[in-house]
Amino acid sequence: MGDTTPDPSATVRDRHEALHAEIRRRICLLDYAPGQRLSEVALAEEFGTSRTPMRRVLARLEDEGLVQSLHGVGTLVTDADIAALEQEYHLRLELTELTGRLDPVMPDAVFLATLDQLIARGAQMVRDGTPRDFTAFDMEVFQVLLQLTGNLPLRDTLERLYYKTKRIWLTAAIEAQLDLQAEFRIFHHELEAIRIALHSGDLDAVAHIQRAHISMSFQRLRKQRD
Amino acid sequence: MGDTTPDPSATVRDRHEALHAEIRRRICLLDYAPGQRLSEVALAEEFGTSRTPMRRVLARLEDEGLVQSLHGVGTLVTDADIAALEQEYHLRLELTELTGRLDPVMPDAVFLATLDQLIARGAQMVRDGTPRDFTAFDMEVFQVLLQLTGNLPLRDTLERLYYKTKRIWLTAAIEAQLDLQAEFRIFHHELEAIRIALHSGDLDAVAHIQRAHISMSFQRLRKQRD
DNA sequence: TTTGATCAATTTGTGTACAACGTTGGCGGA
DNA sequence: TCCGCCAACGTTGTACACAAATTGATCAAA
Repeated sequence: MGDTTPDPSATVRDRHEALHAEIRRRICLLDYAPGQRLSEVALAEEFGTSRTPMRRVLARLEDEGLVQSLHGVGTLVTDADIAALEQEYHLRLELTELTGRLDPVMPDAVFLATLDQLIARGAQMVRDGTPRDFTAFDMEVFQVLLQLTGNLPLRDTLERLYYKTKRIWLTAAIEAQLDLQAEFRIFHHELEAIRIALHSGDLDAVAHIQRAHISMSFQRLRKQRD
Repeated sequence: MGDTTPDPSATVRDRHEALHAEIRRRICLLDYAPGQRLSEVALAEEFGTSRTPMRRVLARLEDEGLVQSLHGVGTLVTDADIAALEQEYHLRLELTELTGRLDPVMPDAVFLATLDQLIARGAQMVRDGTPRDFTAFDMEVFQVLLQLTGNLPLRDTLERLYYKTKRIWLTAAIEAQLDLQAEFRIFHHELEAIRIALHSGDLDAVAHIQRAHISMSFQRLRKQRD
């Protein structure tokens, strides 16, 4: 089978985090599309464990709103709910702006270098990247930029909102036949703008740039839908 | 034993929610003090179930940061972490302000009547309420006022933050020998102010009043600590 | 043909035995 | 007396068997 090697040295909590991150990633990349049914036993077998720890992971994903377990039916990847998506986007906007005001963390040289490398990879991706590559890249950038705030509950909340909105955005973008190539280019421009703001040490500007792009991205999606 | 009667008509999810709310309530009321060890088997027996559903509840509480399970040790009610508390308070301030801007829900007559009754009960509590009564009352008011925003993820986030900060506040307030009677009176004043703002339909004002009081409450606590 | 009930198959939820792990107290030796 | 070892105990984590619930197929009757 597609046995994922379990690391025996990892602690229980590490294994839980790894499983949670991996399945969340698959959901976000649409490997598990909205509405798809996940099998507890299949997942457990794939990761070389039993149902119990896997159920622990799925329960957490259910609390986060990414899946929904129904007795006798299965564990379903939650589907798009436009009304909920709009609320999540609005809240994400405001929280993103807050990252510039609540415990901002001034980036060090290593951080700036990491981001520069990311942006370079992004330029390449604009040319020959698939939607899946693009989303994976987007996730990576998000995780890096999240480090710019030292407020942990803010980080957690933003992370939850990000994963809950991103995959629905991708689904809707494909469905509405949004010009993904154009979206890539806009994202790359955003990163360039963020780099400039970062090098001048203006974290509030970084936050507002992100806020503006999240807002515009959602507007484009809504306009295309109508 | 202290068998809590299980409702056979309730669905699985209802039972889970009930258990979660009850244990969270006990933690917030300091029935389970920070550092205290909870027994899975004891809780399971008390609520007339087995360890499995109880572990599902405790896992959720752990994800919410209210307890921490350690293999071979026990499930401990998380203790106060002043640095984390400060971050949570700051975020709570901003999110509380947001309730006035994100999907505000104009209260109907029933809501206003409910609140008036609450305020009346609050006046009585100022005279002869124990700290435990006061906290229970505070929780009730919080849940009611939360209905003033229609933004569900905002509600959820605020709820998490509220329960995570409130119990630590109570612990610290007792420890720092804060004048709880004075705190009761101030809270009652806050409610009067909120009523006025509500009757004039100014939800943004309601949000700012709450924000101001949360901020001042934390300031008083910090000043008393030093 | 349609409709209805019934049954088998599949899935999640629960209970329980056992493994893994950390703590604590006692015991022995220096 | 003090230190270190270790064994017994209690707790959480895992695995698995079974219960509960839903779905879909199948078949008989209208």
